[in-house]
Amino acid sequence: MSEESKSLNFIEHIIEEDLTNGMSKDDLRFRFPPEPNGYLHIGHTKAIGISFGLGERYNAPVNLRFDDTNPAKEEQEYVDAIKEDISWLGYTWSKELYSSDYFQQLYDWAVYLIKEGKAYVDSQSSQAMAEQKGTPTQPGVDGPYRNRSIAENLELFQKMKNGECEEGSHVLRARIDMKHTNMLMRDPLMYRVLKKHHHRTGNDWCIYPMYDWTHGESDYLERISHSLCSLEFKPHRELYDWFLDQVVASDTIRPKQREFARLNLSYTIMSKRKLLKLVEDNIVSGWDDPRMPTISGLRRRGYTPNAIRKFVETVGVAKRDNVIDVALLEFCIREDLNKTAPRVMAVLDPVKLVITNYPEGKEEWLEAENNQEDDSAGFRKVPFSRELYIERDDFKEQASSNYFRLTLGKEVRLKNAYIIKGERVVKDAAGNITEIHCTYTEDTSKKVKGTLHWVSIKHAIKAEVREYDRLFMDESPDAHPEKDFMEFLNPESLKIITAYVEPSLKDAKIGERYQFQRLGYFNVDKDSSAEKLMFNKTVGLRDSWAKESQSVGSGEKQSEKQSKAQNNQPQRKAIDIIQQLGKKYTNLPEEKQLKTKAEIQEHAKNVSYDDLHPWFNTAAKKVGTRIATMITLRVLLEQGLDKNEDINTFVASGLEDTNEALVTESKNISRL
RNA sequence: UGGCCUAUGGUGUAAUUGGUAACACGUUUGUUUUUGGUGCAAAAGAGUCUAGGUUCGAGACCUAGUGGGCCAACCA
Repeated sequence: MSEESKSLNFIEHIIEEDLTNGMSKDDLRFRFPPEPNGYLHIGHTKAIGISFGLGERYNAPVNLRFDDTNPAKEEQEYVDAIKEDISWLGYTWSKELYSSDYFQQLYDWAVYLIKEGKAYVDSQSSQAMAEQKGTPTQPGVDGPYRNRSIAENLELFQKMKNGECEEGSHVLRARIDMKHTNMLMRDPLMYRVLKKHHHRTGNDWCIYPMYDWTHGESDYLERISHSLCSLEFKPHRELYDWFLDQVVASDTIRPKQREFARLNLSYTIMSKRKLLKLVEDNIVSGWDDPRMPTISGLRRRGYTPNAIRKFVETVGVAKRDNVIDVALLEFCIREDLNKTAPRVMAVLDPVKLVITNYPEGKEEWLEAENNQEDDSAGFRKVPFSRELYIERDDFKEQASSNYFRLTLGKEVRLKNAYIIKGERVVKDAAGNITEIHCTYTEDTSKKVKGTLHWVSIKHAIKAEVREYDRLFMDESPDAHPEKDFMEFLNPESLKIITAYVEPSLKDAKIGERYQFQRLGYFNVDKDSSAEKLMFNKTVGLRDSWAKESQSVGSGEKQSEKQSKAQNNQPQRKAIDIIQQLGKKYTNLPEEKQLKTKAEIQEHAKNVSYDDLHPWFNTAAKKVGTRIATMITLRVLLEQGLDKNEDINTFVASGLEDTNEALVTESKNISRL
């Protein structure tokens, strides 16, 4: 129900319109066409979500078609990885297809185009052709081979196919218009000679079709109704349609290309080429390094298909460039894991805590809830003893009142255990705290502000924990024409630490996700073993204390923080306040208008003519703003400002307006 | 000296031309809590880039301007 009432994006609108214009629902068919030259990343997930999502919505088939027309860059490894990623996301494709399946048909059509005089073999260097092509602002010129005879074209194309030509010696081009305003229409290449082994067709072919020639015809062969791609293909649409015009029969479904804005994520890069560089330069451990924005990286990091799908659904689909805040991705994974991840205790930065009044050698196994968000999650036992590890951050010798973790003389709760009171600290020669001594009470009913997590030293298991930070320190490392994205690499994107975890984690399986209480979500890395547990930090918990202590650290006072929060208004200029009051002026009932007018007049006393002057140009339809300006102007005039031409013009325009209030205010001034 | 696309709170998306421009994230506040998490409640923040036009009525349509993006690979 709620699904149906959800608003449609522009692609869904197009489909709905096609449906009401007579297209049958049964003719709906989509495709996802990755090139197998790299791993899928979070940006692809958007394209996947759109096409497969449409398939689910309309119960229509979605083909997985590998766009494998360039044997130089494409590999089986990538095909396998792409299939795994799509499946993992939970999508099912209708048919697994390859553009290379259509090489023969494409070839036959190309011959047909030559015979129709719509394609020709060009035998120039790529440089010569580029020169003839012109620029976006200058038309191209015809090349010397453009009017080759059909017979000669046929013969040469045959030779190209038979492997009798060297790479680079000839190409087949569509014969369209070298002066076209769209560069792509200036006799685009259809085929090039490439004597390379292809991952599927082996050495069958010496010529390979180009993207534009291949894509639309492949869509047509598969009877794709809506061919959805990202915005940079918009100029290709004209060519896509031209190629279709040559072959489409009037009684068949003609695919429609439509374009949406690709996904950009702050602090990350999406270019496959650049991601490949990170892999090749060993900046990361591989395509599935948990810092990578690849699907395999996110999977290894601990993200769930659910979270990623929710994310893609939330960012929406439109045509303007966008940068999505990583905070939204993090929100999605937290939201999912909060409901599903079992809670455990782990200490990442340990300091020893000794409970002096707890008997030496005693141990207890206390009951702990696995997940309070999930009633079916049950309970487990955690061992307690005299000597524990707690987080170094959870103790301060001297602390302000808003610190409600452990200090000397104060009580805090140990999660799932007792209440303790800090008594004294033991330090080494350098002054570092080596032990904290405390006493405990078994009365757990007391109200205390803070609760700490802990592990019993005797029972704790050592584990390697990998904490990740963003790979880049710039919000859009990609977007600086003057700077290479590698300059923004974060040298501290990976921190490997030794942590102590509760013994229940001994048999944790690869891939399992946990919440380390009060810290964040972690999953068991694929390199983990019974001898050496390894965890990846997926994402931290929200931490309002970190935020607050940071703002205190930066010298921001509590009062400053509050005043900043309060409407952001205290420091605003009088003229700005007046404009805001003006905006709402015409919507107010008369009584309130009077009140607002008085307010404006009050603020007007602090306005200079220079501040006010620009507002004389306010658009005619913004009546409220003009009224406010008029009221303010009157105050200034009454304070002794002389009238000038600009003022007279402004007042005259007010007198001519249809709004009564504005006319009244204008009259008030013209009488002065 | 071009063509095409685009412009709505900080971010991302909505809004059969008609009620006070909605939702999510983020921010702030209060509250609950054996996680400074979660939940719950609330607040702040936009007259929709600018100027004209069409219309009884424009965020939406038209024109111009401005800003941003894309287009000159034998890549996809």
